[in-house]
This record gives sequence, structure tokens and C-alpha cells, in this order.
Amino acid sequence: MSYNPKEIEAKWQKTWEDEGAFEPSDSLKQKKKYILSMFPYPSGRIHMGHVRNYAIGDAFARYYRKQEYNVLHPIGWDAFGMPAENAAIKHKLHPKKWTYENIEYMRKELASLGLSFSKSREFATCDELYTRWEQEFIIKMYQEGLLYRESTTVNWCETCHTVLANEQVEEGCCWRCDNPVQLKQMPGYYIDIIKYADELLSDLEKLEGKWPSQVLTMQSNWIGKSQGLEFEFELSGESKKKLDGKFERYTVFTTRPDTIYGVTYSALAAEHPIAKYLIENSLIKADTAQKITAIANMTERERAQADKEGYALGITVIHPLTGEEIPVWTANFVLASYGGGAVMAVPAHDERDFEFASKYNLPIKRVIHGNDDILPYTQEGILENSETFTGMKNTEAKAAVIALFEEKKQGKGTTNYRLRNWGISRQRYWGAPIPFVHCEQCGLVPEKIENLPIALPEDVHITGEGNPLENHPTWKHCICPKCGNDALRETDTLDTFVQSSWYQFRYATNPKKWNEVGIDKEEANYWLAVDQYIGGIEHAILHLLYARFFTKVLRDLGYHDIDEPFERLLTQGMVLMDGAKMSKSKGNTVDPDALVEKYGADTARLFTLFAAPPQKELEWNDSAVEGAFRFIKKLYDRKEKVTHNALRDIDQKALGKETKAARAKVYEALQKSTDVYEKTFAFNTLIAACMEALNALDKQDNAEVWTEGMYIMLNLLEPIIPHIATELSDVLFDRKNLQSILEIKDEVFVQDVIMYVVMIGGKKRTEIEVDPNMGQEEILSLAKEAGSKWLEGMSIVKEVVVPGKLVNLAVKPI
RNA sequence: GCCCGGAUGGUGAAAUCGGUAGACACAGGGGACUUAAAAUCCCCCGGCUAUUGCAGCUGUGCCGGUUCGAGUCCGGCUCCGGGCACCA
Repeated sequence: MSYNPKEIEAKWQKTWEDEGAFEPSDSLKQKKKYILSMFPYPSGRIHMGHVRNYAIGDAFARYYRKQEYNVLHPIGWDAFGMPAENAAIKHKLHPKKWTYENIEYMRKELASLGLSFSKSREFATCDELYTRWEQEFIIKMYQEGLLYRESTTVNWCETCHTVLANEQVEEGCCWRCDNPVQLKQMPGYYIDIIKYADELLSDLEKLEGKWPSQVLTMQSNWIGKSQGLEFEFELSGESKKKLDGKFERYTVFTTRPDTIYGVTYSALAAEHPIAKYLIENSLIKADTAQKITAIANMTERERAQADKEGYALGITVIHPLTGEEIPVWTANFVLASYGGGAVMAVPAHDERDFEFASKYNLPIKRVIHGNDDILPYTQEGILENSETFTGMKNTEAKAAVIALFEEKKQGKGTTNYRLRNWGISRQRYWGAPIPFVHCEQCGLVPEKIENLPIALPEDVHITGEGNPLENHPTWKHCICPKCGNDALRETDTLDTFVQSSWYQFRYATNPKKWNEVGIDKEEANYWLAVDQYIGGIEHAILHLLYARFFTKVLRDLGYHDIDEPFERLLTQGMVLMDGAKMSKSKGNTVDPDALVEKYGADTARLFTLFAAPPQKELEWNDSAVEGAFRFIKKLYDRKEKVTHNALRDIDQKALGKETKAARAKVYEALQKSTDVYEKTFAFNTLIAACMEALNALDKQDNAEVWTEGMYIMLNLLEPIIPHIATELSDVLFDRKNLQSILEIKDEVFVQDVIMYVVMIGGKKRTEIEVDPNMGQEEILSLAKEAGSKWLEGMSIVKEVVVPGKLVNLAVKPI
């Protein structure tokens, strides 16, 4: 009978389902593994990126299950978000209906892949039962002083009366109506992530060697901790007058207090209050004012990409140490969101300041003497032109300058972060309502816990204009939880990153308790941290940082005792077609359903794992799928070679050369397996090793070695191609090979002779057969003999023997 | 612009610690089997030169360096990708 994936896959999927084979044990005493692939957004259909993500996760889950771990391998749906509203606008579908129908469909698609999910724990983040607990967390954070309201800048479309996501802004215009987008101030809710910045930074060390190092670097840079000096520039008397006495001084932050004597100007962000005042009161030329306003209306990214630009504000400040008058400019490279929106500028020792000073002919004063005369000089050196600090190493001067400022009470050493607090409010319908009430008497009041969840109204019309919650006739009208008077419900909803920040804890909580608790502490402490987390590299910063942050906050609120949610991380690359990201708009998608229909789930899984290492981008190739299918067929056909249903002792010494080689290949694959799951994640090389083993087995005909080979190979391949591997294991070995721990026998690797490469002058010239017991001197003389042809007229300068590998003779002409 | 990656045959890729570049596959070419096709099996397959045969040179994005030896380490580039806080 020939290989029939449809029949085999249906059979085993049903068996697994009936057996509840993948539900974890409730016992919290067993050794455990928590394997989690990032949950999907229910966009409508699964794509190859999902297949890849879940094939990898499933391989881990099945691998550890076979090692007798209690495995939690859950799935759920990241179900709130914009696409549901977009679908509502475009197709007049209700976001809720659209979302749950998508989930229904995608659940079936995933099921067809034979993934070993713990299905009883599945949920969607838009389930009211999930929202209920999330709202409780938000209220607790507010009570702990971690949550606050503040004005923020948003993209606003005046025509649609709505806030636009960055993604909805196309070349400065609204995606729907094409009108220019304005920046608008609006109140928003923030969580104080900066309070946790130090822990988020220092705990990265715990993840070293377990997370990809570039993710750790990215997170560290994102937090951007810097130590420096905060001090105030006092405005000159004349400038104070010009500003109508409204401003006396402003704060600046610098990481380079050692260059304080090199300050030749100061620069403010375009939206700094002083710049604003000058503009609003017509204290600078109208055309300059206009240009500054134009900068203020640019996004940070636009400013970063633009050339340096700035304008003199016609005011001066006093240098705190020298008393010199220093001109004040506004500059597009000074960010309002960082360090108070004002800097001291030292063009001699800072690249941005230098570029700016050069463009506008501002003075440049060197205060550090170094190895070269090229400015800007940003390396270490000795201070010059710096009064009492002259002659000091600049690295030492940093602390000394800060000390002087502190002594004179003119400033202090501070720590600054590039990280900004997390804005969690969105002016959208399809999200978790923020559980607050605005009361005329009491101000901002959190909802009573017993009133949770605050659910979304269903009778809404999503048109893309305005805010549906705001426009709803009755929903926002409520009673103040504090004084009982009429009040208004908050109409903002939560950022969807909030839902994906704690879902790992929800899965860990037994569904039987989902009504009573958000997170079960004991179970969370047992299951967490996630032992292996798998997801796209595009989440390297935001999602992973927010989830780490939320974990720490929930810990401090007493919900569990875990510091870091994800013990090991595998970031997978994207699936590409013709070098580009697969997307519907480009029409370069591959439909996983069609693939499974034609070849079966095992082939789809094998291909995605074989085609590239998981960390790398995967280039789609139709014909390579054929190759994966061919391998499975071949494996299926070789079942005829197995003669007994259990392993028998094999006399290694009695085996022929080809058989020995085949056996060695089988055990090499077995050895590789541990490495792959624990360290390299290079499933492609594990599969290649199995292919090599099968090829080698094909070159010999020893029944015992065939039996052993299939026994081991089916064990190794079960996590990758579970249906066929289970089927064959069932038929051939009663599945005993899927349970036992297989030991590596060193005897199979022993070789009779070792091949040494002979290199002369760095080039491979010939090979020699060497007895494993031979000494270095003997090997060398063998090598010289074999390479005599290339040694004529040469003298040997150096002899290198790499044991088990090669001989290299460095030569020069005599 | 800033932060982080990547680049190896016609294609996807492999190569513990710096030690034979191209394993394993795909595509392609040739052959066997077959009435024929499919399936399967066998052989060849980086480039250039040479060829009766042995072989020689060259080659891991580009330029330079360290080393007996560099795809791997160091310095400088180019191009491509991810992220940049309201896509998820």
C-alpha cells in the first residue's frame, strides 16, 4: 500500500482528540515544560508564518512530552485590534461576529496540521471573561499609583473625526479620506514602565544565553539608561525681560558634564514652552516662527530623517560656571520627549552639535585633548580650557563636575531613560474598555470590582468616523461608583499589547478556575516561566518588553512570584516569496490549506522546518515541498525493511563497512537531536541528518541495523512529522520507540582509519589514511611523503598537526 | 536618521573552538525500468582552464588586516531585511 497522508492524518488526529492526549496533568509535582508559540491574531485565515511558528512550537512540545515532562502547550487568540474594525467599515460586519467567525475557521485550519495543543485552555482576548480580569489589573495598577492620565500627541483626521494609528497615516494623509493629518493634543492613560526600567534592564542578564543576544541588545538600547547631569540654565536679564518675566530658567540634561566648558550654545525642542511663548507672543520674526511651528508639526521620525535645522531664538542664557552669555537656538534634533526638551550644545565633542554648529557658523570650543586634532572629538582624553578641571581625565571629570554642581546646589547627577511610559489608551471600539468613570464631583474614579467586566455595547455602527463608544446613545452614561451621581464612562479602550502581556499567565490557570481568578498563583508559579517561547523577530522590543514589564507588575501586585515570563526565546524569521514578505496586497501568498490538502500536514511541517533554520527568513519554494513529500514516502516504503518489533543486540565488530557507516549516521542523528532542541534550534540540520541516515541505511541490508535505524529515526521524527511517525511506530513497534529514552552508544562512532587532509602552503593538496593510534611525528612524516611533489624546492617553515583533522605545512622557496 | 540583524553554487542551505567550503535537498542534465506515462532507482552537477589521463587556478557581497590556516576574528564600506512606541 502506498503512503496515504489523508487517511493516516485523519486517523491519528481523531485518536489524539479522543484520548485527550495533549491535556497537561493537573498534578503540580511532575517535572514540567511550558511551550508557547505567540498566539495569532484572527485575521481570517492562517498563513505560512503561522504554520512555521506552530510547527516549531509543536516540535518542542512533542519532544518534551516524549521525555515524560508534563507539557503545557496552549493556543488562543489575540482577538482585539484594528483589522476587525477595518472589516466592519469595509464589509459592514460587526467586529465581534467577524472575529469569532475567523477564530472558528482558523481553529479548523490549525487542527488540520495535527498540532498538539492543550485545547481546554483556549480563549480569545475579547472574551468578556478575559477582559474582566484585565480590567481588575488596570484598577489595581491605578490604586498603586502606576497608572496616570496625561495629555499626549495623536494623529488626528479632522474629516473623519478620529485618531489615526501610525499605520493609517500614508505620506502624511489619512488612509480613508486622503486629507492631511494633524497632530492633536488629547488626554491619554499611561502606565509607569520607567519605574521598572532598572529591573527590566538588569534582568536582561538573567536571559543571557537563553534569548538571542540581539534581542537583549535591542531591549537594552531601547531602555537607553544614561547617567549624567541635570542643571538649569538661567536666562540673561535681557532675555527675561523679553519673555515678560514669565521664564527665569530651564532645565537641561547632559551625559557629558565633562564637556561643560565647551558649551557654545543651547538648543530647545520646537515645542519647548519658551519657544512656544516666543511664537505665540510674536517675539520672533513671523517667517521664523512659521518654520519652527512646521518642525513642531513633524513626527519624531520625520525630524530624525530630515537635515539638521534650527533657528536662533534671540535670547541668551548664562553659563553656570563661566558666567558667559550663550545663545539659545531651537533645533529639530532636540526631542521634546527626552531630557526636558533642552540641551547644552558642545560642538567640539558631539557629532550632532558639531554638524549644527558648522551649518549655522556657531563657535566651536575644544575642551578635551586627545589622540588627534579632528573635530568633533568624541573619544576619551584630557581636559583643556576647563578652569580647575584642566588636566583631568575626562572620564574622571564627569563625576567631578557633577560634584561641583551638587556642592553649589546648581544641579544634580541623575539617570535618564530613553524609554517612555506606556500609553495604553486608544480611541477605538474593538478593545477592552478602560474601567474608569468621570464624575463631576469625584473626578476620575475606577469602577467597582464587582461591576466588572465593563463590556462593550453590541449595537454600534462602525463607519470609520468618530468614536463609536463616544457616539453610542446610552453606553457611556453611568453611575459614579463613589458618590452615586450621574457620571460618564471612559470611552477609550486598552492597547492590544495589554492583552498579550499577561496571556501566558491565563493559560497557566486551570480553566475550571477562570470564573474565580484571573491568575491562579500556585499554578502560575508551577508552570511559569514559559520554558520555550517562539515568535516572530518583529516582536523583539515592544511585545516582549511589555510582557516582561506586566509580569513584574503582576508579581508586585501579588498575583504570582515570577520575575521573567519567558525563560528561553526563539525568534523566527519571516516567510518570504520572491524575496518579499507574503501579503495579500502583493498577491504572493501560499495557502496552507491547499498545501495540506495536496500533500498532507506532515509534508507541510517537514518543509517549513527543513527549508531554513527557524531564526532565518524562509524563502518559499514549491518544488522543495515535493522533496519533503518524497522523503516521507521513502520512509514509509522502508517499513518493509524492519524485521522485528523491538531492538536486538547488535555485534558492532561483525558489521561490514557500509553497515557500520549506516549505524554511525543513525546515531549521529540521535546525538544531534539533543543539541537541536536544547541549543541550536537547527531543525533543518536534524532533518538532514535523518536523510543522511536513511540514505546510508539504503546502502546496506542488515535487518538488525535497519530495525534499529527505523526505531530511532521514527522517534527523532515524531515531533516533526507526527502522523506518519506515529503510524509507523504503531505498526512496527507498538509505539514503544516513542517512549523510551534512547542512549547513545559510543562504540558506533569508532573508526578503523582516520583521513587526514594534507595542506601545503595553506592549500589542500592530498589526503592520507592514518591509524587512530599513530603519533604526531609519524603522521607528519606520512604527510611529507604524500606531499613530496609539492615540497620540491621548498623549505618547511612551520608544521601544524590538528588531531583527527589535518596537517598544514607552511613553506617558502629555498 | 537611530537601534538590531543578514549576505555562501542556478535555488533553499551546511560547515562545534579559526582547520577539507558547498553536507542535505530543490532545479537541471544523462541513464535504467516501462508498450507509454507516473512512481522508483543509478550517475553528473560552483566557476574558469586543461583533458587521453593525472590535474591546475579561482571562489563564501566589496576593500583592507591578523594568522601556518579566515565563510568564521578585527577595521572600513555596499546592498537587503526587522524595529522605531496607535499594525499585531
